[in-house]
Amino acid sequence: MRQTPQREAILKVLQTADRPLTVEEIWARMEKRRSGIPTVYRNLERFVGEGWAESILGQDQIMRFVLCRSAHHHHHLSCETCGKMVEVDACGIETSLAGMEALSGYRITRHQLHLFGICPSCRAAIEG
Amino acid sequence: MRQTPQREAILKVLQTADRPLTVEEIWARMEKRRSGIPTVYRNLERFVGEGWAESILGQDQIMRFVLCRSAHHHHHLSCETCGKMVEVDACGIETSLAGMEALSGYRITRHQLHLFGICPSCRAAIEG
DNA sequence: TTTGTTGCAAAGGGTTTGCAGGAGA
DNA sequence: TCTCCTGCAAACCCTTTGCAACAAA
Repeated sequence: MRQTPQREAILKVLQTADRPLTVEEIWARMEKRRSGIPTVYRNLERFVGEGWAESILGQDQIMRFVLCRSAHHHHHLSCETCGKMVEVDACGIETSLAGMEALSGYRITRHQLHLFGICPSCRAAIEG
Repeated sequence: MRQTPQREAILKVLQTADRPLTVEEIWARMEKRRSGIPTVYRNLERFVGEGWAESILGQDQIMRFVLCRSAHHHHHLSCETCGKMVEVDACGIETSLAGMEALSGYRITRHQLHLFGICPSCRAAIEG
């Protein structure tokens, strides 16, 4: 894959983000906006394909992207107030899978877990 | 809420579906297609608001709808081959939440879990 | 009769595609 | 030079909205 200023800029934006960003947000944060939106889409798709980034589709139907900071199995915990996201390592589901498989008859191959909550700084702001 | 033929038709389609359906699919299955697409959208939105139906947004960015067969906390297990969906009662996450909250500092308020696997009939077809 | 619903058409808005020009290696 | 990449514009397509006609109660 060729190194281009656009790709560098996109990766730089993702590296400094503390939450999943929409394509528009990424584009807006690129220095001098030196890229067209389609380029952002195409490169993000590429990054996801290469396993460097991850796409998250929320209930608002807008795609958001984050860098994969860890390659192993993990989940996301997002703040419902500011959107800040952290990764959670263990989800503890593994222990329940066997029971679910027995009850349903399905062979479970993968799962997606999204956790929502309120981050420490928003809690401080809300709770005073 | 008024009773209309369109609403009856939509509910009837959802009642006989064994997997989440897109708006187009619901519309196509309505008898004599006696409704406009916007009506389907509006009523599904209403049903979700009333707690009768649930919307699921998959990675293909298309909204799908299912009736809520159970009011209590549950999750969905979808077949990756045919899309057939069942509900799973216990997810076993509750036991992990305290640890996650301690590690992250977040107060976790809710979670979404989607399980994927292969249903019994697809397994039979695949495994011969 | 009153008021919520529907249908049509058009608009919205995030995402994708075609293609010619441009830049990396 | 040879590809791959980018930018522009337009197309796509799912979804929403405006509004007049209609139907449930």
